[in-house]
Amino acid sequence: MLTKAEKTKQFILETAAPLYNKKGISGVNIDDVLAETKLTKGCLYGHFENKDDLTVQVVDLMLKKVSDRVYQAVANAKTARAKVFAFLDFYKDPIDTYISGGCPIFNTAVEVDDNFPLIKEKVATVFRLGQEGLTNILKEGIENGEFSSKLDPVVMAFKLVAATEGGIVMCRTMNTMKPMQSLIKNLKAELDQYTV
Amino acid sequence: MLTKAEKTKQFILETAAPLYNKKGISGVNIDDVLAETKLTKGCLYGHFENKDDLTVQVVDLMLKKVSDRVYQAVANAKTARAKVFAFLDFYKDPIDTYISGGCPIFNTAVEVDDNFPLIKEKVATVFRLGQEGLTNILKEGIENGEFSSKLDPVVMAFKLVAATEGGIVMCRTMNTMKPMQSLIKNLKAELDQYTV
DNA sequence: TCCATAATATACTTTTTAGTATATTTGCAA
DNA sequence: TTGCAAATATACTAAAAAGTATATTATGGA
Repeated sequence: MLTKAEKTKQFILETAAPLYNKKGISGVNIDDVLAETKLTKGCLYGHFENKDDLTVQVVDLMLKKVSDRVYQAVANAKTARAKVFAFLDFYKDPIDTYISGGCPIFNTAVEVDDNFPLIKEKVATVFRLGQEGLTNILKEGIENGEFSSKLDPVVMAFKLVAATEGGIVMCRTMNTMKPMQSLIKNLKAELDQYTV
Repeated sequence: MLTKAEKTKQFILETAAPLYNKKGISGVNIDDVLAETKLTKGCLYGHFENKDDLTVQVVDLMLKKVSDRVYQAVANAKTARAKVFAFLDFYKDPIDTYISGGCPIFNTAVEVDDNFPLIKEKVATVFRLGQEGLTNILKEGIENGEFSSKLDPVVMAFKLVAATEGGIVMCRTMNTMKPMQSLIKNLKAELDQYTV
């Protein structure tokens, strides 16, 4: 069982996450977090050394939560094709996202690439693991005869993630989810060109 | 001829642009800009009302500069195919970008979608015009027989931009331009499937 | 049920950042 | 070349944000 302190800390992290996802690391300030959690400075600084500490832990949580969720959605599917489709369907609605504010992996990636080397490395690892995971699914699909060997798993994995993430941002900015749905349909059709 | 003041203002905007592109709107502060330009507060506030004013003008400049450059690169190409290829080649090297720090359109899109409605609308317009432009190029390609009518210009235009922009971010985070090159090659090959 | 300590709240200080008032310098028209 | 307005610099104030010292309240084990 979690102690009161552990529960409070978790609550702060969970409450701060969407704030960070929407406003960005540099855009969030402690008072925002206090207002949202309705806690006080004494309490917050009892659980975190300083803002950097909070930031890192919030980002860690966000990256973990989304990764887990995606992984889970993919793992539930049986065939390689179904797994890839499950991945594509994850951000079907780019406006109303799992953690509100878009994809935290991507949002973080954009913000940290020039100024937060430590966090940048974490996001890079998430990208690498994601790429590896998708690539392996595609490879397995080729091995077990679902996909043609003409499919380049590494390139396709990169393309699927890049297109999806890019599509999310564009849709959010233009305030429409339609292009995302067409994109997903298109990417599925592209994959099915390799179905044997 | 530009007056001294006009030259100074332009210089501030041009100098601040890469700063904004790297640190983001919330990450930049006036002192950063002063340090980079080696000017003083009195001077800066002589040209801009406040930070918001500076921000909006810097973002405007960045959006205009990249759009112009892309448009120019595309316009130089003769055929529809060559035009699309020119677009794809624009971010061939995602590490060393035209304005340092990645694609300012995309960087801005990610930062502003939840907190800067005014700027968000500007970026949305850039996206819409870009989509429209690419779509029209593809349509013309179909009309003049370069591409098969099986190609859906709207979806393809969205896919090309989404994949490219997503790829840029991923490559920057992972510190490698290789996947981008493979992606571009792949997208070109995909297009050429529709070449008649 | 009581008390020691953990958890949280309050009320501050410090630091950082934005913004301004005024002084100084520069460029250009008379 | 001079003098005046535009441009820039200096030195400040104001506001916002981070961080801390201390008081208060809650929790769980003796």
